[in-house]
Amino acid sequence: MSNITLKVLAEKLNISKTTVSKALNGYTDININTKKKVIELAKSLNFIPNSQAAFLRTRTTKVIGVIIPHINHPFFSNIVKGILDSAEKKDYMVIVLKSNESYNHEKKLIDKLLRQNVDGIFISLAQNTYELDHLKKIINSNTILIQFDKISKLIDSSKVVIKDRESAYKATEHLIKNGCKNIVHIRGQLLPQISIDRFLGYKQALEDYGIPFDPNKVLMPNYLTDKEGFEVMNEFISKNIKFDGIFSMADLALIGAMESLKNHNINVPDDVKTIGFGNWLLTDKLTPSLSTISQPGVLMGKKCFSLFLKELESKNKKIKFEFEKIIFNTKLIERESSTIIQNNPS
Amino acid sequence: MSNITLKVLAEKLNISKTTVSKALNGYTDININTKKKVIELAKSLNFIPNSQAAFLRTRTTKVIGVIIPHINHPFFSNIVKGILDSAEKKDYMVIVLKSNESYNHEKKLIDKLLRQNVDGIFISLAQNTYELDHLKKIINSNTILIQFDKISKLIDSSKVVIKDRESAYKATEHLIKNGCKNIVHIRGQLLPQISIDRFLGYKQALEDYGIPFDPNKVLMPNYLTDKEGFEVMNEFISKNIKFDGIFSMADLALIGAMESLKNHNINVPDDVKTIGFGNWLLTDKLTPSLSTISQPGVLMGKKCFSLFLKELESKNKKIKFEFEKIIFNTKLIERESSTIIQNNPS
DNA sequence: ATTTATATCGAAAACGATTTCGAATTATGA
DNA sequence: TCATAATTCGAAATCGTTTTCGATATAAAT
Repeated sequence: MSNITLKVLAEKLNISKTTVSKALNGYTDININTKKKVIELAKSLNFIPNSQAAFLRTRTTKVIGVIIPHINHPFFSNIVKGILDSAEKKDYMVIVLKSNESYNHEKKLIDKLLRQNVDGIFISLAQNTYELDHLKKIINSNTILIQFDKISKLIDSSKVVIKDRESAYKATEHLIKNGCKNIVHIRGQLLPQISIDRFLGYKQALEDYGIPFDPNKVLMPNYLTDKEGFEVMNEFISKNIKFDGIFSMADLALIGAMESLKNHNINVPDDVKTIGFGNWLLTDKLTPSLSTISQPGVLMGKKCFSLFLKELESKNKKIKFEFEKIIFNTKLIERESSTIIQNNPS
Repeated sequence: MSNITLKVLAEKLNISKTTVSKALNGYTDININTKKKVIELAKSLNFIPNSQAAFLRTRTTKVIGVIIPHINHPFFSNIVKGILDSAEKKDYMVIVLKSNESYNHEKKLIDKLLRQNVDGIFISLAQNTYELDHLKKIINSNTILIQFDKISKLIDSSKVVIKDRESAYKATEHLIKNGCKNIVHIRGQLLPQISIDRFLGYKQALEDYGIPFDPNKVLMPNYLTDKEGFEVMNEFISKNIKFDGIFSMADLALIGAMESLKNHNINVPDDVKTIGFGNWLLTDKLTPSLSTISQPGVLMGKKCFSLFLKELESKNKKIKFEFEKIIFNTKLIERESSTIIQNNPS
């Protein structure tokens, strides 16, 4: 079970491990024949170079870390897919971590990643992250930081986001144009920039179309799950406030809310039109199918990685690097849940 | 930007790095006061121990690798969630890789993980994996191998699976008991053990209930996606073979197939009853809601990790270890798509 | 006072690669 | 023939830990 190392190869070939190393790593000051012999022997003995030992000199691990609030969530799955797609092409591996939407957890995860000497950290912040020293620590340790989705404006790094405000505006406007005058908004918690921006988009649309803003119509579940959406809508309905539309900043919460509507015999889209956000898996197959805003998760993941590479390269070349903020467009997907024209089967 | 190392701490305290290391790692032959001083200084200078350097001696990375066919797939997301839940409690990190259902890719990924010196590799095989030397390589390199979901019977390791055959039997039996006599089976590709087992369960149920097996009623899409399910069902319908039930080994393929039924004005469950497998996200919210077999993904992931730990511990204690095969039960979830009693709103 | 036990520390040898810098050999040019 | 250039190699330092095995110094026991 003795491991094959450079030393072993060197002894078998009666050359130095320096030469073996060079032969294996594309150095030019090696005779073509010795190079062949080394490569051949390495293959036949199934030599696996020890990346930890290599790190000690090279200072790169070819590993990156990704922190997301949840793993079993279609949007984040797509982000991770995009990152993995790009990473594997460049021979990087990816450590995936989930914060469970907890700031405290998030902090610990970053410490772990730094101890692991990853080359970069990609992060979408937890919803209760209120303090940013842990992100500064990443930067101070000279590790590349990429923020995506739930970012902080206060930390300077490359960023990948979508047009949250405009998208929410589009969604709200869509409901208004389809006749809604009393639109409920299911929003996220107070801290994340995306819940702020989406809320602001909603508010702006109301204002632009002369609809008074009513804080009573803004619902804020603890988490954007179907269960919480259901409960928050039940509670809202019990208040007997008139409404004819719902814009939710997340599909899943909307699906829960629509369960509640169904229980109260409120028909979608006849009585209330709805639109969500995220284009969650299978929302196109529901009855009614869900209108929603789709965001290009896979592309966003890929962009994160290419920004990382770019920064890494200029770091290696010691060129000054300008952070980029990539803002992706979203698509409004009109489906049954917000449609006006209803078939009227007599 | 000079890094804080043991040496730096040692010099600042005028002691040796041996002592510093011991103080930080719970050795008992250290004076309580020097220990305190070391820990304090380490904290104040934000000392981050270099895990790569440590590995060179300890031979453990506290990193494991997980290989799954796809990342944005609810079942695998749940598996990964389970693994991450357990791993973080034991201070392990997880490198997640996807094979894209490709054997060739799978081989390369294993090489990468071995080069990374992960402590364990958890894998669900690609659907076209026909050869197993890459798994043997894991074992030979003294890395712990855990197989789950799509496993190979021929490789000796701990395994985590579900009762595939019995579950398929249950599903088929359920359709039969609800009146189906001509049941179509949407199966997976030929190699994976789970598609074999589920197919056998289907066949056995037919036999036990005196229903002749008809190979024409077995459909095999290239991949178990909704698109492929749709196409394979379109083709089947064009053959005009009578059928009144579908058992699909994957929900998503069934959802595609039901799209096709809808297009041909075939009603579910009145004309054809259907049942899937996997309890895919939101299948409970579809119309009709999908009957299916649910598998405990998160639990399976957790079990994978605990088996890994168990094996690791006996390896450290040099105790002989007996591989375990954990077989989880599934639950038949009856929903509208397979139900008999229909409301008859006159 | 001498021996023995206990507490506390450190020198030095790994671990396995990368990389610098010079040495040795051979080829080329004047 | 001698100087110079090109080719090919290797010794040794380095990266930052862990761990073994003594070495002291102090306390306890005889």
